[in-house]
Amino acid sequence: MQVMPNYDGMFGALADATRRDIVRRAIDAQEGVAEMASHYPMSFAAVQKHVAILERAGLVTKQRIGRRKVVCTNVEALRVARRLLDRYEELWLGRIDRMTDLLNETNGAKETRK
Amino acid sequence: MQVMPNYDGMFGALADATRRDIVRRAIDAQEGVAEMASHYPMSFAAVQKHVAILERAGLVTKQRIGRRKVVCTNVEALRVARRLLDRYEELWLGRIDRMTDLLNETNGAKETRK
DNA sequence: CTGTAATACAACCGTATGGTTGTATGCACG
DNA sequence: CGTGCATACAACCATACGGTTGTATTACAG
Repeated sequence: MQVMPNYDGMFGALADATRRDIVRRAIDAQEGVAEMASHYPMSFAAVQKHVAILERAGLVTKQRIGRRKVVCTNVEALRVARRLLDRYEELWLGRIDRMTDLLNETNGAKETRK
Repeated sequence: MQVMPNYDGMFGALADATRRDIVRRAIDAQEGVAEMASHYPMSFAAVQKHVAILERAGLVTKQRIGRRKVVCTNVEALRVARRLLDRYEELWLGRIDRMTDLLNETNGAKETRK
């Protein structure tokens, strides 16, 4: 059985501009928490909390390098979130199909194939 | 100039299981707020507030039908959110490319094409 | 035009969130 | 092995969130 992703945590973590920016930065920058913090108009501790929230949500990981801890975004987690939205869009497409089917039926449908 | 989507609102709205379920249901069900509410173990007013949050985020719209107001999810808004995650994944792919480029360079690269 | 079903809104409560400052830990470097 | 940088954590504050109940608005049905 598959484990349910923590969607609440993921989307909640993404619901803040600073955290989205951290995710974006951590995709390719190799920055420690302090370097990250220097980009934002708030205290070091505040940024640290944001990183912690992203970490709990599984969107980033921290990796010790020297005396720093480098923040790395976890692309797989991003994909998990994206796939949920994909599924909603698929449901939407399915809805269209069902509407079409209904039209065909009430239309004296020849065939309902595919 | 293009308008910045309200990502805070969108992801915040998606950060709750009840609201995600409302979004899912409203994709193809034609339910009023009261019918929606009947699916969840909470008061009508609570569900109404969830719908309002989704509405403010642009993820659903309400449409009067008779004396009810039917909840409809706005797939375009879902796509907007999904595309942001897509862009993050693209950045990630770009990162891979840049790493490869770097390898090629330090490798005595013949050419760095495409 | 009145009654009532469906929706909206306001006030309230407990808890979580986003920020602050201050203090404690961990680890590299001299 | 001690000094100091980078990180972590605790306490605190204001405000937002998720839920409740109660009251007001709306508009179809009779």
